[in-house]
Amino acid sequence: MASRANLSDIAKALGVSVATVSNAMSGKGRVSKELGRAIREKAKELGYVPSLAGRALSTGRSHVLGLVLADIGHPLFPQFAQAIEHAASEAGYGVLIGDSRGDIEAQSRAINRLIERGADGIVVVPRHGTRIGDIGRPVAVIDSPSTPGNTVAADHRSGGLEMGRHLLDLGHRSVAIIGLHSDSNVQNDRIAGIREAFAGKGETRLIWIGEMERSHGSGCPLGLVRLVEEGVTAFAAVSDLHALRAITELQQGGISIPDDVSVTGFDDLIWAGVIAPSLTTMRMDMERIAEIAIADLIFQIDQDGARDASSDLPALKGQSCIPMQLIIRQSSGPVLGRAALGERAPVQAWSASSTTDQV
Amino acid sequence: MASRANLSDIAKALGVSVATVSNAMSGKGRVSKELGRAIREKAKELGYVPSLAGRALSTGRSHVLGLVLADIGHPLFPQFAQAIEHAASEAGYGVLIGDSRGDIEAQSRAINRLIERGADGIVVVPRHGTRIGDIGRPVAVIDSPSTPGNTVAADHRSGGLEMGRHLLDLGHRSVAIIGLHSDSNVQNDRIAGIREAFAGKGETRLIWIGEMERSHGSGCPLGLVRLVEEGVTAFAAVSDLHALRAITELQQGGISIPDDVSVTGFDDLIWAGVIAPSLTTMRMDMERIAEIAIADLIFQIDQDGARDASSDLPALKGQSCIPMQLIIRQSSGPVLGRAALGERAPVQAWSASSTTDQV
DNA sequence: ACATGAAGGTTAAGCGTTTAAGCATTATGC
DNA sequence: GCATAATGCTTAAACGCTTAACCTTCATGT
Repeated sequence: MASRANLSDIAKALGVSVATVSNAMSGKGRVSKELGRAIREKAKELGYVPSLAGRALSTGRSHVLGLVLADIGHPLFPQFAQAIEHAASEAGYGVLIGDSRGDIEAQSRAINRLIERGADGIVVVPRHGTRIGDIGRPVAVIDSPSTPGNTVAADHRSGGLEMGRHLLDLGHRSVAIIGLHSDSNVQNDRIAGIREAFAGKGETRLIWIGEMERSHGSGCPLGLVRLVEEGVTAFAAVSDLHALRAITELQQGGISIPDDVSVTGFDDLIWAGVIAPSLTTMRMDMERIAEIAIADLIFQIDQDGARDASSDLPALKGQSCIPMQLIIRQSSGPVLGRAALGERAPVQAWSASSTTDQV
Repeated sequence: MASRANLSDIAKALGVSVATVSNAMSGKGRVSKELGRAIREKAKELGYVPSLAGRALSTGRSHVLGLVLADIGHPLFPQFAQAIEHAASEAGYGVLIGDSRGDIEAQSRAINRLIERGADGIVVVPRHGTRIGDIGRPVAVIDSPSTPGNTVAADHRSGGLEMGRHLLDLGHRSVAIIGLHSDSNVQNDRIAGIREAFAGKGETRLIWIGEMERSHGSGCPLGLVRLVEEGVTAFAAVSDLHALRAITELQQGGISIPDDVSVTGFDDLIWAGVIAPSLTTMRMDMERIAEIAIADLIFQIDQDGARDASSDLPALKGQSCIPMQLIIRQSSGPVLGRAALGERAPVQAWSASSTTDQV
């Protein structure tokens, strides 16, 4: 198993110097057209693959980015990882993952480990209520526009607003918002948006699952059926995870969705399109978010090197608030009058939705 | 922003040679106790962090592993990633992710990219029906014991067997098994296990969601209510994803779980414990699987280096079939007689389950 | 005809680490 | 008391790449 070919193998084979080969491959120095072509040809022939280690040592750039998520176990992680990996890969970077399950301290440890591993920059989706301090290397934070130091994020507030309007348009005037923790900026933004939509036009109440579980244990019933009896006609969860919980609890309680009540979520998790009823939700544009985060990071990295040359380049922080997309499925519907309730409509016929994902 | 301290900084500060410092840090060469201590002390004082790039260049080992999942978007990915990252991290390795969404060819591309990036070895959770060829570097395959070339996996068949017995014990004699594709070894193993349990003792029928969707579109109803009318008392899905789909479809059809029918899944996805009814499922021991995969990989890597020295070391492939764990929750219950069905039992009271995860 | 400059290379140093080989110095065995 | 070995450290090369600096050669303008 002969080890991989390197620059000097090519140089030797062609009787030129290593530097010339390097120049030819990078297109930086001055190399004649023909020689350049010959070198590249020989490189391909020998199956040359540059050694990242050598390059890293020489340039001080590893071309690896770190990805740290507050909770790698969260169902949204795949979407993040996929989008980030894709964007980074396009830019010639690899993605090292760091797990920060556990407390905030674990998060810093994870970040440090990645830096020690030589990551040129870090993408952080921080744990609720965390602020990322200066870590001596470029960072891109993806959390919420209202988080200080945030780099790029979905426009959760507008998303909430649009979701609220959607429910309003369907005739709902009394909705219960379901959240988990009040220390999450993302959730607070979404909630604020929903409330803004209903301001002066309807009534909202708030359920924090975290609080209920603290007193009644994890996985406890949320008492949604009672809320329906009290007149709530829609449940707007700030995550599909909670929407799912709501849907099953309501269904188990004999309440029909969307005939009796509507339920909406956020994030368009993978199963949102295939449950019954399929879930109306609000989706982030992960591709775009990832793209911007990576672009910003790379910009910072490149600038770091040329710090002396042209300082004060305009920061890339332009469009950092990405619109969300409302995906209307079956779980949200118009408020039916009393009469209609008495004589319930047949189960909504299924029809292939164009927005449904393959699972 | 003084760059990080390196070996020669420490050497200079103490008036010794770089080699000695290196030896002291690695504990390999011959260094006196006192000098060793002094060096380590100085290293800590200067905040020395070894340069992985330098080490990689010198040793030819990057201490980075690649992780390639067939579908990085699958909800099981977080569990995998978390476990692998943890095990790798313990062993001093970083984890580079590779996305192979798309076809089989994309999978090889992803693997190649990781190798070009210098990964010392790759962990692959392959796409259904794929066989990983020789990639010139250590690989650990996590798929199913019945996949050729598999390194380590959960004992899906026994898991299926146990799940089948669980349903049998509850009195079920007619179950419908729900799968996605027939080209997945994992699914086939699980199905085989379930069937084995019912062999001669009950009747099973099989539903392939993939086939139904091919003709009726993604997210189509599975017609489960009709099956209930035909006498099916339990649905055993080979993934929580499909179990969820079944639960919601049945609930929407006015069928009560587990009073009318039982539903079980596989994988214990994050929401399995918090839906209503919470889901009975079968869990893989990801920690152990990851541990073994990583250990095997590192063993291969180390052996690669010392190939001449002591060849024919016994391969590590010992216990490569990890037992699964049945997690009984609310969605599975005894078959109720006709009498009981007429006068339905009250909704099962909720009680904190010890196996329920925090979400 | 001569300074000037561009083009097309080469040389050599350096990135931070590991590791084989070398060289004193001190302990050990007989 | 002498060969031998162990100890403690240094020297130097190597890993593969990049890049500044230098050296020819040849075309150009004046």
